[in-house]
Amino acid sequence: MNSHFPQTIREAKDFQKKIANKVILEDMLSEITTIGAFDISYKQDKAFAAGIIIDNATEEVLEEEVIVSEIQFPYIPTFLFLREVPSFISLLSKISIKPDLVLIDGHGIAHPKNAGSATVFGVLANIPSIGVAKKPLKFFEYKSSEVKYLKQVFLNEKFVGYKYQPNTNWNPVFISPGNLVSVESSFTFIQNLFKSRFKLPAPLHKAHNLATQFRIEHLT
DNA sequence: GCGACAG
DNA sequence: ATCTTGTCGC
Repeated sequence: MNSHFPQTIREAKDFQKKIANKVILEDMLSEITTIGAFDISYKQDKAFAAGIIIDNATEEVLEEEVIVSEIQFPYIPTFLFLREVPSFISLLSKISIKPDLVLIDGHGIAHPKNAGSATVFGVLANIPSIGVAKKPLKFFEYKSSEVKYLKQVFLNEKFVGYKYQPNTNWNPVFISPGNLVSVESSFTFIQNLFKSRFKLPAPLHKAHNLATQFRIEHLT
């Protein structure tokens, strides 16, 4: 972690602004061989973070890491990154494989300051990232696309991501670039990772399960 | 006091 | 996110 991660909301606002200015919404990856996914489960004052690396072709799990830490910030809407990103950075450093793309449970640029968790992480780690969230932020506006189950998400007149509902049995998910990925690719790169049996892309689903399992075992 | 927005 | 029983449905 670098030396000036924000410690107050005031600092966080300024930090998000700087992060947003560093985002690159262009595809900088030639081929997606490995995909990483990170998620966190909470219990009282502890955060149980899990990271997983998956082979994009075989879906094989190549590496797993977990890390427990003290919660440093309460959950405040639009400032989720304060709670989660430090753990993600730590996980990435513990993992030996550098993934081509990282999936984060939360928003990327689909955020009032264009700096959600996936974006802050992607910029700090300088790695391609995509945010996938289960709920929208209230500021979103939507425009239908040519595909029924896909709507474009707009924020301040800007196209920032997608609302995706492939299956009417599941609630929609909200996809947006974190960093080093175009808005269009934030969807196309991960479309094949949505399995009918899971609500989230398979790697994120696994990371979520790993974090939950880690939390439960830690309590024992 | 009002209003409410990822995890 | 977590706290939580039974119940509906594939």
